[in-house]
Amino acid sequence: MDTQAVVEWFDAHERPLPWREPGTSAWGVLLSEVMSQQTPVARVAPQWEEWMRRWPTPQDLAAASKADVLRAWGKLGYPRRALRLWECAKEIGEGEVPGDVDKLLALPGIGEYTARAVACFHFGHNVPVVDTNVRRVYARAEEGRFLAPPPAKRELAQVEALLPEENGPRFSAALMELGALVCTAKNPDCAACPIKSTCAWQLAGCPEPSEEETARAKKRVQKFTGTDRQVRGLLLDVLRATPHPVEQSALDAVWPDAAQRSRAQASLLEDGLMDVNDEGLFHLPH
DNA sequence: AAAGCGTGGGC
DNA sequence: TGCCCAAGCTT
Repeated sequence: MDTQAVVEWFDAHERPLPWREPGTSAWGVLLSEVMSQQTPVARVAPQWEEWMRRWPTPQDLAAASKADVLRAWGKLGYPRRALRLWECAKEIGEGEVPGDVDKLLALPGIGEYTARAVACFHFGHNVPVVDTNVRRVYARAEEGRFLAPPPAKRELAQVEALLPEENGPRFSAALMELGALVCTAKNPDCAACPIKSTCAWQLAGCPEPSEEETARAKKRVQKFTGTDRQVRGLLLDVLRATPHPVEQSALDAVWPDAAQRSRAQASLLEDGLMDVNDEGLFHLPH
C-alpha cells in the first residue's frame, strides 16, 4: 500500500475534530475513542466538548455522580459506556492514563481497538490500530474484497505490516479517515481515492460480493424496533428526564408488553443503570 | 463465540 | 418505509 499517498490525502482532507487539536490530553483522547464506539463521530463532538468542560481530568469525572454522568451521556447510545468511563476514572485514581497497550486493555470498557488508538494517537506509539474502517480499507485495497471478513486476530499483524517506520500514527489516523470519508461501506467514492491505482479491488475489476458474504453482512445488522434494547432506552429516558425518583407506574407507561418491560427493567437494575430506593422508587444510580 | 447492548441519519 | 450503518466491548 502506498502509505505516503494515504498520508498526503489526509493532510488535505482531515476533518477538524475537536480532540485532534494539539494539546488534547490522554484523557481527552480516551474519552473521544470511547464515545465514538459505535456512535458516529459527528454526533460525538458536541458531547465531548461538554464533558471536557465539566470533567477535564479523570479525577474530575471520578468525583461526579453516576447519575450526572449518565445524564451528560445523553443520547449517545449504549450508556454502559458512560458507566465504564466512570469506573476507568476511579481506577486511574490520582494517577494518569497509561500509555501502554496492555495497561490500557486492563481498564473497563477499553478493548483492543480503543487501547491501541490511545497508545497511538496520544502517545505516538507505532502500533496497529484496527477498527471497522481499517478492516474495510484493508479488505478492498489489499485483498480485493468489497466486504471485510469477520474480525479476526490475524488483522493486527496484517495491518502492522503496513505501518511505515516514520509517522506511523499519522498513517494509522489517515487510514481510518480514508475509510470514514472515501472508502465507505455503502457507496465508496473511488474517484477521490488516493490509492485507487493500486487498490486490489479496483485491479480485480470491482467484483460484487458473493451471496455468502452479503448474507453474512446482513446478519450482522441487529434489529432494534421491538427489542429489549428499545425498551431499555425508553425506560432510561424516563429516569434521565426527572431529577427525582419515579413510581413503577411511570415506567410502566412507556411500553405495553408487561413481560418485556419487566425483563428490560431487571436488566437495567442488573447493569447498574437503574437503582431503587427504600421507598420503592426508581432512579439513576448515585 | 455468538449475541446483546442505543440512537439517529442517510438513502 | 425499512434497512443499513456507525472510531466496539463484554460475556
